[in-house]
Amino acid sequence: MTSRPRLRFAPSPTGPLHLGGARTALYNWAAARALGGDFLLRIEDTDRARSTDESLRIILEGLRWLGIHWDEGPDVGGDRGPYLQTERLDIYARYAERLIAEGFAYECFATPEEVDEGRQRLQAEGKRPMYDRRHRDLSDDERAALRAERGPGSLRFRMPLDQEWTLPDLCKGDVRVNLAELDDWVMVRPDGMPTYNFACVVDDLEMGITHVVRGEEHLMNGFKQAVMFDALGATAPLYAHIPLILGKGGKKLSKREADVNILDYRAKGYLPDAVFNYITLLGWSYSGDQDVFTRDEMLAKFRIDDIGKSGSKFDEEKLRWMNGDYVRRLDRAAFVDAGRPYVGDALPAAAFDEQPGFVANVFACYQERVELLSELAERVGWVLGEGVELDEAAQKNLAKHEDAKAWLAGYADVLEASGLPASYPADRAAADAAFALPSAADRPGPDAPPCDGPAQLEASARAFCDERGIKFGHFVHPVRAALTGTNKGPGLFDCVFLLGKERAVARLRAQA
RNA sequence: GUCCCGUUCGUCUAGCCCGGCCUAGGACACCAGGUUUUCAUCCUGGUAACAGGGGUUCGAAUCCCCUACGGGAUACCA
Repeated sequence: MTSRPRLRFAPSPTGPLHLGGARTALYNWAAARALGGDFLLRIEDTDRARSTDESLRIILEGLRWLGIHWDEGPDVGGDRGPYLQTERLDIYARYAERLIAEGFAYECFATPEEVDEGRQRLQAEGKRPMYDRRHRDLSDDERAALRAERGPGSLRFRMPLDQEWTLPDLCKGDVRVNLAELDDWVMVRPDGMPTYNFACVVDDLEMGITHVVRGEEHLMNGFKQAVMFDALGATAPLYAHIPLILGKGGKKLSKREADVNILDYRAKGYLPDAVFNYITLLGWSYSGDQDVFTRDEMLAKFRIDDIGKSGSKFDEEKLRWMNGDYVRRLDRAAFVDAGRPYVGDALPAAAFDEQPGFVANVFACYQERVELLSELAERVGWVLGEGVELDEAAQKNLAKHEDAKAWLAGYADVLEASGLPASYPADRAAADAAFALPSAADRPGPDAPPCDGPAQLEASARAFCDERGIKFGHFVHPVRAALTGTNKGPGLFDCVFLLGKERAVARLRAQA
């Protein structure tokens, strides 16, 4: 048992990668990395009717977005491929033959109706409804006759009858079941296509899988698979059947409560690291008092058997908070890069390339004000454009003091005479380089400023107020309203600075 | 119905394996203050939980049993 740890994520491409699948992949990946082993991706596409290339594409993209990388898989290859089950049919056929020859599998010719009828009879007797094993002990002659009459049957696994089996589960502990409770399950369909349990065992064996983390809906499959490993004279991997992710009501996640596709979170403005961190926490904890951690920190502590035993509910509010936290920690350049795809028309693409300093200053003012990157688009819009429309709160602030309009007119004159930098798209490179927003009182300005910065602007505004006997606290609100159209946002003089002289003066006069 | 798993603040959880350090800790949310020209950030404080019942023990969130509730499985789906 000194074999190298090998784990896998084995999605079936019948839909997008959802939250639960992403978490399963994440735990397998983390365990592989923490154990210093390999992580591979295998595609379980034996359900041909429901598998699509599009789903496969989306799943891979979702995993990549989360930063989960695999060492072997359908796209990157590897020594134990192919990694698509439909390309491994000959391997399954070989195993099927062997299992038949050794008496572990038998052909069953029962029609679906017959199987169902047997199930109902069992249920009526108060027993577990399952295949009634009617063709389990047919003689060779009987089998030949049925095959001649009905064509090829399905291949079933001959489960040991009336035998207790203990499955050591890394998450749940030892689970004990009488194998008589389990079906003689179908391994191969009449058309030759293997079913999940069979292909899974063959692949886990052939690919040298040592640990399997998967949803607890597979717990009973764990028994079926372990028994087959035993029949093959092999040791089953260590299983960890982890609880499902639930919705608010404790039921399965509904589409209302969570997005079905992990990539929808990207579209909504979440950072992959935040989503990664959050879903890791759904069933595992880093420590008693820290829930934000890096991947390296996680890998240093991650252990499969520390995954919780009870189901957890998805709470997007906490995810949002965590995303805000990650956004705030980004350095300025990373924040601009991350946010760029989300600003839409609020800032022209040219601005990013031609006046990165200006864009960085605009972004910087919002870094601690957004939780989702997608909020950027509407928040930042006021910085450019000919004018702004005042929202309700802004209109109120403007109307609060009867002298407000006079203040705006007067202040417009002050700004016009000031050393305020020009409005974008004029070249503001020197100004934006000199003053890194958001401005802070405890940060001194440059020694030889090329223009007025927020601090000078504030000083001149205060002087203007003193001169006219205006309370500064009263002055600030109508000015903000006229300039930005809202009553919230970055520091007022950061706003003035970003707006630049022409735009600031024009907006003040428009409301005066 | 049958089999299996689970149950600590509203939510995610720490503690449980190896009983006493638990007057049960942290985080989100919420409430109240503070900082601030607004908003946000940030800081301080607060509300709030061991599902219920029996044991075992000097002592139980921690061990055992029962009940209730929740979830999963019961497919030629994975």
